[in-house]
Amino acid sequence: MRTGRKRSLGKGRGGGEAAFAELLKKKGLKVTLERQKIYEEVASMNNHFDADELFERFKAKGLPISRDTVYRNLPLLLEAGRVQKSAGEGKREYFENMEAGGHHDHMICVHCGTIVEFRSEAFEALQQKLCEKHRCKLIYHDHRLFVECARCSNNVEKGARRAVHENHEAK
Amino acid sequence: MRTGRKRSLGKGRGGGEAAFAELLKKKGLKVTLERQKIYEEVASMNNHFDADELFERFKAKGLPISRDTVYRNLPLLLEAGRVQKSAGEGKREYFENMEAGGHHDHMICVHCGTIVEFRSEAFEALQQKLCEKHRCKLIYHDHRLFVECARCSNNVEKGARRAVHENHEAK
DNA sequence: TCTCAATTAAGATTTAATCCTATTTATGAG
DNA sequence: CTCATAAATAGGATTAAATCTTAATTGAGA
Repeated sequence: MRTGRKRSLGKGRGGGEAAFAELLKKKGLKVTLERQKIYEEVASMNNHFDADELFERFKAKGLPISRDTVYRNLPLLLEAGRVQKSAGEGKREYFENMEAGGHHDHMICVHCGTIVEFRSEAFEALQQKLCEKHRCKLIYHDHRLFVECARCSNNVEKGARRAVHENHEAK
Repeated sequence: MRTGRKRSLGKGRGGGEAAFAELLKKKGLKVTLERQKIYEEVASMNNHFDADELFERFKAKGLPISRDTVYRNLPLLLEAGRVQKSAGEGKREYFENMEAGGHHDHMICVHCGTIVEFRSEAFEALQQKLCEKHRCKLIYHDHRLFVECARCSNNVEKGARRAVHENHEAK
């Protein structure tokens, strides 16, 4: 790398940076400039994204961060609680910034593919409790409710024939 | 097909068969012998499985059911509540028979890949409530807690270095 | 200062899942 | 029972996500 930017991980005021720096330290991993950039880019994301999108962003910015590096490091961000897995359209793994809009889960209509985000403290609390009971530490979770939304429910009742899971085919 | 086996869907005493038959009818889909066989095979499964495994089973039995057919029809079983998505080792989609051992969800250790099944009425009830609130009908869900299990937690504390998400690479 | 973890480029590989074409089968409505 | 057509088949091609390979370079951190 050629930029002379100073290191910032571990000095940040937000909890996120510290958590990531701690994780790297605990694992004996190096704080590379690439990891910092990935961290920063993710922190600036407001929408769902996938690994490839992230890679493309760096490319667009002229930052020489390879696809491999993005793929290699995203799991670290998951583990640090910096991102969560998320619902998306294709078969890719989707992620989202935990700090933008806070944590939430998803309801997906199996017919039309509509995605509704929801947030439930009750679920969060239950999960924590369950993990404690099993003496595990919750890192992140993936919770998706596949539903038939009210609109589609109507259509099906009316006898409308539609392709099976047409959303699965949609790009 | 050459077997002259009589149709059985829709006449079964269990709730599962009826639900599947109803779904097919509602969608205007035919009750084919292949769909029956897939239904039956899934009903006999006690462990997690993926689409390809199911296909291999038919091949082993000498039933000429193609991979495509399995892939095409599994979503119907999901929709009918006959199977649920499940946690597995690779990146495949895993399923499991809802009636064998009842419904459950999973905790997966991000380090060693250990999978622990759990069952929680509280989660089930909350999900139902949430769906009602959104006027949706819950078809199935996918709920996975990614954790650091007690054993791995110890190892990490002790400073042991391990590959990042080594389970992701394991076959 | 120096070692080695981590990165890069660029292309190859793997593998899940889906699609294609032409043909055959058999469901379910009439 | 007849028949149109939905759904299946084989089996090979394709797509696309994710990972790996190799050889060379870089730079974090002791």
